[in-house]
Amino acid sequence: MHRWSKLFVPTLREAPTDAEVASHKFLLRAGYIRQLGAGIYNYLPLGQRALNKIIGIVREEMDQIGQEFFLPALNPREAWEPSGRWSGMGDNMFRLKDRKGAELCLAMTHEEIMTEIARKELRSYKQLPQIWYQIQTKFRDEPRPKSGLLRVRQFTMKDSYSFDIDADGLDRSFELHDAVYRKIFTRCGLKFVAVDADSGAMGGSQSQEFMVHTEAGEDLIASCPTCGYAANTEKATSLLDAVTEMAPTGDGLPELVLTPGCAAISDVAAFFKISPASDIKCVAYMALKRGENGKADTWHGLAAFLRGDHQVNETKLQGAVGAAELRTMNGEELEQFFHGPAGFLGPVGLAPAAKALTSGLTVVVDKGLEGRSNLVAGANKLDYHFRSVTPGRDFSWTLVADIRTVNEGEACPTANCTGKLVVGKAVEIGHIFKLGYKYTSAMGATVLDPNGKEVTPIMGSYGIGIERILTAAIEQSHDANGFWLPASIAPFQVVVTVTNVTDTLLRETGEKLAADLEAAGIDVLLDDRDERAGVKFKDADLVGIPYRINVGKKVAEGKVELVNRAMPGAEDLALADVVQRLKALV
RNA sequence: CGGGGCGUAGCGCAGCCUGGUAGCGCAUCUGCUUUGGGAGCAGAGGGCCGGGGGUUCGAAUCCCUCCGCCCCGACCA
Repeated sequence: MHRWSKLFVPTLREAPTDAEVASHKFLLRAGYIRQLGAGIYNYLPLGQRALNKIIGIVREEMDQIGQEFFLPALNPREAWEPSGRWSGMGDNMFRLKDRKGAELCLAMTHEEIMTEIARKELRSYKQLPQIWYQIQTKFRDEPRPKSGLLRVRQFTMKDSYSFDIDADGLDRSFELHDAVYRKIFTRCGLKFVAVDADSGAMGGSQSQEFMVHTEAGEDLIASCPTCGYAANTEKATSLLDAVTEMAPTGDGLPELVLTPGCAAISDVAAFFKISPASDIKCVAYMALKRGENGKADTWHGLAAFLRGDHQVNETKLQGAVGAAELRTMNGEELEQFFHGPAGFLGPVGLAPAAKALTSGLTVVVDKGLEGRSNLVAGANKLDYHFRSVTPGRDFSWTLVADIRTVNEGEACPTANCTGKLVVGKAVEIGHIFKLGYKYTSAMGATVLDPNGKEVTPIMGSYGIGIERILTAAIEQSHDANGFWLPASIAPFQVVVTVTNVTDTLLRETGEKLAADLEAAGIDVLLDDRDERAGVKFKDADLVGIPYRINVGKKVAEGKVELVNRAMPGAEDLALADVVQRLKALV
């Protein structure tokens, strides 16, 4: 039996000032974790028990569709070369050398290793599909670890990889994961949503994230309460209301206007007495194009034009032009591409590149500017703007694309839906992703199809952040005194608090009750410490155990108290009914 | 990597400006009392004041430098 008096549970009355978000504070205060370095944590017994419960659920469900592997965290450079990610991962990968000077890394993920196994071992379409998974520590040298266990440099991830003979097979593997993920997160007691996500520079086709709404989250998701549409704002779209204000002036050709000091959108709008929606915003970037076939990477000028009241969405922009990386232009580059200063940049007079990221300036125009006329735009000249600028007539572009970030209150993009989008913060707990042929093709994995022809298997990749399930659960359920976890992932399901262990009757009643609960298969912790009742109650409220039995004075009447941590108050319960009642609850 | 902040006992902090024997609360240990919401009294232990260098008779305090940590941003298959 687990006794609090023997457990190592170093609770803190006060949280270290470093902790900002609720889950971080409580994980420290409840003695679940201790920090070793930036983004590196020790997991203490209570934390480890909770994580093991989560891992247990994940493993049980994943075994329904796949097979578990255990792969090295220490990977030789050669394993990461064929996919191009030895260099592609850049500074995010931890790298080291062995005594002979050979280069190694700590694995951030295992696409290469799994694909290498597939390449060597899979021969025939008859062996497909395969779903291979692992629950292991992964390493990422995050530029900025933060928020306790939310963004760290070493963490536990369930990763799985599917290999299918064709796209239909991949669809099935993807659907299997979608269904299993929903089961896992439901069993972990999380309120989650599945959202469309950007498939990123990895070149996948479909991507879905599982998110938990919380202020501590780093992602923004847009959702429609009416039809259920939900997407990461990196990907989300919306319908725009027509801009109804009068065209600024006339219908003539662009007219140069002196606008002293009007560098910000708000200045320009005020100067011309227009809404920012009728001004054209310009954001200037340098975009990195990865060199193919061993060619060197190259940087190209990139101008994004959109409505003054819109924000550029760099993920979408990057996707639209196929850039590996974006950074904003410096003054010298602005002069080179625009011949004008920041604050007065505009599209008139530019010579757009014929194709994205070729020589010259790539000009991308947001869809929100389509069909507009008589707008205001910078003149690429200090203290001057043009008015009466009409896209298409007065300037051209390399391409038109959706490159803006949606805002709360805009119309839902779903056909015939009249809902308005709401935008909220969320933390990503899982991601399922159709990878395609990137790795199998780069690494030369093939199998023979029924016609004896070599074909390249198609892959999917699917992750779950184990620690993030714990942190999301805490973010979801806490108050001033502590938190409570769902019984399925709590380190213990119930704590039996003996209010006074110097009272023989109470102590023996508690012992027997805890033994009975354990015999009934309930995960019980007996608080047998020689502490005052108040101390034990405070600790019990803090550490995340969902139910508590107070063994106190009422034992004389054959009664104890049942406390449901999620609710206020306590309920008297006959001693004889405790086991049955708790079995029903957990 | 840019901006900001912090590093003094296990935790939370004061002291630094204006240099002169390192303090407070909580926690810990001992004893007595107490025992249903972080008890009371009495006593005790615990510090390379983040590291290195410099100024000074003398540095937690002033100067230089390095390191670590937190927050905002950038970044985040």
